[in-house]
Amino acid sequence: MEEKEISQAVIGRLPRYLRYLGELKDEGVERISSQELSRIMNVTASQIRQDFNHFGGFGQQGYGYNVEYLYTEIGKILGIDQTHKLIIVGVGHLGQALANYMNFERRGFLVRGLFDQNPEITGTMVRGIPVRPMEELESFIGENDIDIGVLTIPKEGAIPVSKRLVDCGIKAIWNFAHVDLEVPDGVQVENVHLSDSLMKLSYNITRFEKEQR
Amino acid sequence: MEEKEISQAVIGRLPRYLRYLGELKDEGVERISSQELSRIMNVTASQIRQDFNHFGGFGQQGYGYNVEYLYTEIGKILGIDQTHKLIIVGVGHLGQALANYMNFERRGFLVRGLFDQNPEITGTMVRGIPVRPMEELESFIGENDIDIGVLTIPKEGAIPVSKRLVDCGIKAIWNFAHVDLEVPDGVQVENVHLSDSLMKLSYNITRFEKEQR
DNA sequence: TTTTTTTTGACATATATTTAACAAAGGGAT
DNA sequence: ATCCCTTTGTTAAATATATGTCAAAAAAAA
Repeated sequence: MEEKEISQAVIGRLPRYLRYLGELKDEGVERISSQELSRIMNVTASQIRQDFNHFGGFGQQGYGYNVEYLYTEIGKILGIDQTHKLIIVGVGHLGQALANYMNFERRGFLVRGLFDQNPEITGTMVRGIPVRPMEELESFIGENDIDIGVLTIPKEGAIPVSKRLVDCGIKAIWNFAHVDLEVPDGVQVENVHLSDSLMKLSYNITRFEKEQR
Repeated sequence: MEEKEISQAVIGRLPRYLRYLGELKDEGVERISSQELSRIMNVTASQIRQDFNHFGGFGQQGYGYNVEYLYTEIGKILGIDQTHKLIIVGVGHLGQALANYMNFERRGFLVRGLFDQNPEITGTMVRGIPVRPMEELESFIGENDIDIGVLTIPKEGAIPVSKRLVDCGIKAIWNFAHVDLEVPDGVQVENVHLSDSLMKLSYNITRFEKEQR
């Protein structure tokens, strides 16, 4: 079905489609046209049709798209029809926030292990999951078939830990540390650089104020 | 100096430039050419020159760019030469994580107030800042000249709270709730949709595995 | 000094992304 | 059944973004 390379621009929009389709589904809406969805989501109908068409004909002329079917298919494309096992490295506030965020579990992202360097934290429990010392990282990943490593540690430790994760054969790293990781091809990295995001906000505040003057 | 509209694509790259320039500055590097920076940052030299040039000639032919000057100027463009006062609405794990993240303070983002609905949390302190009840939101913003509201509450409450923030004349909202906010023109919104980010990661894992086969 | 080398800024080209337009498919009404 | 209306999938055009090239400016070397 899907053959040609899909641009990251399109992929980046899929989760938002999924969210709106999920809401429509919950409201009991059976079908929707690109035009109506475009009105709800504030994007062009043309873009919606083009995006959906990358993955094969989900729609039907004169009818529109079946909400449930479309929801399922986009979920499959995003790979959330399968479960992903993850560990969180760095059980500070952010690590704990993520460990406690149940919505990930609903999407099939299962928190299987927590790791921290600090001996005062190791041994404690977070949402029923014990915090393990860093020494156990390699053995735990090997024994528990972990796909994703979540890095919520300060930037200083991020690169060495990412190397350890890569050496264990981890498939992906969700990186909250404020550095760029270097990983071999085939290991996926998704960065969440919160301060970058905040600076963009700051830029837009300043820009708007300048425009006013 | 800066007149024409700068694309968000360029703006999105500025924080990363700032990060690398800051590191170079700390290492005592005085000047750098687009070519060398391109090697370090893994982008084309052409893009770097084009980006920097949007904001006026920072560089000098035959010499390159002065690291310190460039760092300062990009900081100014991003508006981090000024301080921003912010409040965090929703003192769950994520709200606390952000409240405790000192690096924002170093960039001039000052956490001035914390708010929560839950009476068990209000009255407690987080990093020396008292958690206030939601009823005090309007008066606090008015009296403390708050620029940015950080929304770290579940999606259900996000839209009504965003309306209250907008009515108080807030300039910007940093939105961690998993909904799209509707705000009037002139109020800046920056979304951090963590589950979207995780789904992109999931897509790339799946895509790579399909490619291998 | 003069020459050579480096390196920017600008422009031209290539690529990517978004939007517009429309024929053809199919639903729904008569 | 037939016609009309809706709506897709697709192709074309427009826009945006990224890359390549090079003259000219300035530094460094001779």
